[in-house]
Amino acid sequence: MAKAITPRSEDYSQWYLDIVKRAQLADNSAVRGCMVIKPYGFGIWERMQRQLDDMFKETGHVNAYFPLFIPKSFLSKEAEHVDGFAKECAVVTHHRLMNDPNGGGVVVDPSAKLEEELIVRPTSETIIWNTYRDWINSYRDLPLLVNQWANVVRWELRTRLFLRTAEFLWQEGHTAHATAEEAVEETLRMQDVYAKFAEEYMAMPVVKGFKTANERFAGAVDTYTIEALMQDGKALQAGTSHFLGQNFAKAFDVKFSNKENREEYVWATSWGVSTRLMGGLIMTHSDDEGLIVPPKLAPIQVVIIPIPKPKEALDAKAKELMDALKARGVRVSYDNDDQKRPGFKFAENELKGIPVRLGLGQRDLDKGVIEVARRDTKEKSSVPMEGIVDHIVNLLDEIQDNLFQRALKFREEKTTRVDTFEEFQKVIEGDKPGFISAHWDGTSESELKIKELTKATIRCIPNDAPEEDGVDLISGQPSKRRVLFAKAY
RNA sequence: CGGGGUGUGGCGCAGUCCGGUUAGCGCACCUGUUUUGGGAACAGGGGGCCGCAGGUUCGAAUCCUGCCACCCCGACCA
Repeated sequence: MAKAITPRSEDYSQWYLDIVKRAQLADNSAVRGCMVIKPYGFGIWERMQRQLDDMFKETGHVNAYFPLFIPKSFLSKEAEHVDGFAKECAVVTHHRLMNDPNGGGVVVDPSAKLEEELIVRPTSETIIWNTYRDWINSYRDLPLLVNQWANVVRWELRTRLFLRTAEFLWQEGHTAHATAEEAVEETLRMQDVYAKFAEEYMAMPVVKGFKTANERFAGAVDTYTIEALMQDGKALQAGTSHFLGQNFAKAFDVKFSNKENREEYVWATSWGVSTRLMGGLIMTHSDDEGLIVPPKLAPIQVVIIPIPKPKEALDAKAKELMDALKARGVRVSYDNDDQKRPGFKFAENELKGIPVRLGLGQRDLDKGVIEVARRDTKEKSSVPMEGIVDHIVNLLDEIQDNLFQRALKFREEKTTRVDTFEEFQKVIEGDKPGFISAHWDGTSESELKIKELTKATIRCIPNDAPEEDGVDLISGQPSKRRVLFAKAY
């Protein structure tokens, strides 16, 4: 009898950790801040990767791979960029080990010091733009639309599985364009791709917006973001897309000849999502019974559990059903391990968030039905075998949609418009924390003051924020539109 | 990186204050039997450098020093 998961109401952080561990998504490792992603967790990530990769290809991008190591000097070529990342870089200083002459095991060989130290990439703009200098000569070489799937390292002091780890997996797109307009268009296009992925595949509603100067990527002119709201009322930055202007082109001297044969600096973008999305997925849908995975990302969408005794008859029926489901593209598995009892399997499958469970026993065979249990609502029903495949295919769509609608409703309930700082504080400290839509005068001072007083930050200025006259909560200065505040992960 | 906490079979814990035979319990695991429609029952069995490294002592899971990891809170960041 395994113990239950810590309820969210009791300890949200512990609940999150319990889900990650009990659903076998990931473990801590022997290396500080680095996680082991386990097969089931990686299976979900693989499905995310596959879908995103398809979407990148559809929008004209190609994959490539750049080195893990970056010469230290590259990082300092773009002033803001180095400011942003210098504090959290792993540095390679030597290239050889030796046996300790004093018998203390293996030690760094002091004679193998690198002339120029190497940084383990925290992101790849510098090495990529250093390469692009060689790839780009003419406007005919543009646009250059490249993505890479990679791991990066940011030496985080406080880590949480998936949400913030010292090493994480991600994709980073790096594009080069002839004009600012084209680059901005690309930045917005990829923000749309991310939003579509989040909403249609992860069933996680997001707000598309752009960042204030304080929250902007180091080296970007503008950072666009998709922001999601987690069940505890904290916001999660789920993906970013940056318009880099000519900052990196100038730093790395990447120029092209335009149609008039005049040299110009190239315009750039970069965009990325990471294994952090796994954290968002967990905290958007899961409940006190365990993980809930939307059908489109579930490695296993349907599990069939036999209620044993006349084993052969059940096996045959299950096999038939599996074949029929597979033929319709459903990912189905048959859990016929007779060492475990059905009740145990029910609980395990709920823990892992498998969207649909089918229970098949002699009683069902006799009546020509099967028990269908959906993970999202925990409803169970007895459904005729006839037409069962259509029923399940439709049910998977329904679950996908229900998860999104449920999360959307939650976000709407937790989004509050306020017009005074007193209201703001009441919401952020009350029982309904979440997004707060409020006026802001556009100054860093007001933004930082709110952060200091409430810990909430401006998550984004929504792309579609309508023009509306108002006044800043802190300064009383005029404001033209509302922005979204929240406490954030 | 600062404050607090925790490290004992795979997992969860007791034992540590006050040092003293073979380090204990629940779950999991192995064997067998009976079971099987919401985490099975009984019987028998295996498994431990007590986080790591030093030190004190006749004797250390227990006391001392250093280190490592994880969790919570804070500052910083995706």
